[in-house]
Amino acid sequence: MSNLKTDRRIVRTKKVIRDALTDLIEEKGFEMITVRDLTEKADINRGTFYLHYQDKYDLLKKSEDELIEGMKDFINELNPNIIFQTNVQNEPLPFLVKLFEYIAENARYMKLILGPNGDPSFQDRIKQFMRANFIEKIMKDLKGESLLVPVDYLMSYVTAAHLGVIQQWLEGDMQQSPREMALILVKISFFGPAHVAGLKVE
Amino acid sequence: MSNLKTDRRIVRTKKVIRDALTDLIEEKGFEMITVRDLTEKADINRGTFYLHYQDKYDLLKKSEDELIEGMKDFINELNPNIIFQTNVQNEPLPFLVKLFEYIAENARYMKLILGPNGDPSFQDRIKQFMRANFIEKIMKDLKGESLLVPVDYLMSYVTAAHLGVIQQWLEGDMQQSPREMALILVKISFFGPAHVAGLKVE
DNA sequence: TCATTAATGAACACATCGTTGATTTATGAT
DNA sequence: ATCATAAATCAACGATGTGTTCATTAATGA
Repeated sequence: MSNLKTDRRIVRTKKVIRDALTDLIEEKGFEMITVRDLTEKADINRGTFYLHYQDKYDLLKKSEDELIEGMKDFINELNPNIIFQTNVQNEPLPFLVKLFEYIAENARYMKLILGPNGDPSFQDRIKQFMRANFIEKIMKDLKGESLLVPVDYLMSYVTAAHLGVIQQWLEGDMQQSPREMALILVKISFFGPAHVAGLKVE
Repeated sequence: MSNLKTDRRIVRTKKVIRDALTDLIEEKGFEMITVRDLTEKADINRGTFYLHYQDKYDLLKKSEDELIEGMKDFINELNPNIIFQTNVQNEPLPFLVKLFEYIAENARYMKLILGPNGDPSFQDRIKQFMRANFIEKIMKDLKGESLLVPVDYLMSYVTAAHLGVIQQWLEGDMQQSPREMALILVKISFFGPAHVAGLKVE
């Protein structure tokens, strides 16, 4: 045994703990979960849990870290030249399509953690991720002068709006395809909520 | 003693518990708070806590309920004829100004509960409130045909965006006035994020 | 096959919980 | 000012969860 983590027992133990975590969040919400609950559901010794995690918060943090890492990975797989094009009005941005696809792959956990009983700090991380890898790059050429509102508020507006739509999508159990969803977001952001609603005829 | 709650002791006890709650959320976050912490900080007997609340979650719920009630109250004080006008482009909507003012009045608690360590279910209630009392009334005349995207997603987009800007405002310790903030939101929602950013010249 | 390491089982001291019953204190009505 | 009532206190309870320990068993990979 030795170089680079590969003991099957460790992999298995971590997996059953993660699975138990998802089940239990669904059953009673993260706050009400005890380490006892986790190890009973996972059918492992309670001491074994502490071999891998400090406490339940450490477990949550690490599972969230993995989700964020997974998002960073798919960023690198995209062609950096065509990801951020603002003039493709009727074509959803590849970044957004990939984001929805990734969320769909982890739908059960994402729905819980981004839902009303989820973790607001994770929502924050998602917004930061969109800001750093998406919004800021689209607006990279912008100087302050052309902005009608402070840039921080514009960024907060757009990132929160995107997350809100993602949450709504998960809440409704993903009736639309990732592609459709990306298109919806592009439409609203490009034309504006009022215009999309038919309130602004100009 | 008798009809309708007025015993000074009860009022005082509830107040010191609420104050202790705010302090402790700031210190260690809601999850790490114990009933012991609360009663020690409030300098009351632990049994007294259970005379008024079932547990710490009941306490949180009830303090959130009061904030929501306060929001419903200010709705009724507004002139229903001038609250929702979509053609007042450079004039912030009275509803939004009042909302920012109300949040400012409860800034310390709001910042905590709407922040990264806050309560996502309360964020949900705020969004529902905006949706029921603001967004839906503005869009009341709309029929499905003029919409470019599903109405649920448009609503989620706008309410989440508004909340996101509120969070950003609290995070930065409210440098702008309620009036300025309302104007920022109206501008982005009316002209659209892309136009406000200077990306769409048309 | 076998040294290594993960997982188990049992026990520990400690903390918090929610409740109880007896007692003291503050309150509002008369 | 008096006094019945209700709120708050105090001390104790059994129960449950925590995080850690140590000796033992079982699985793993070389």
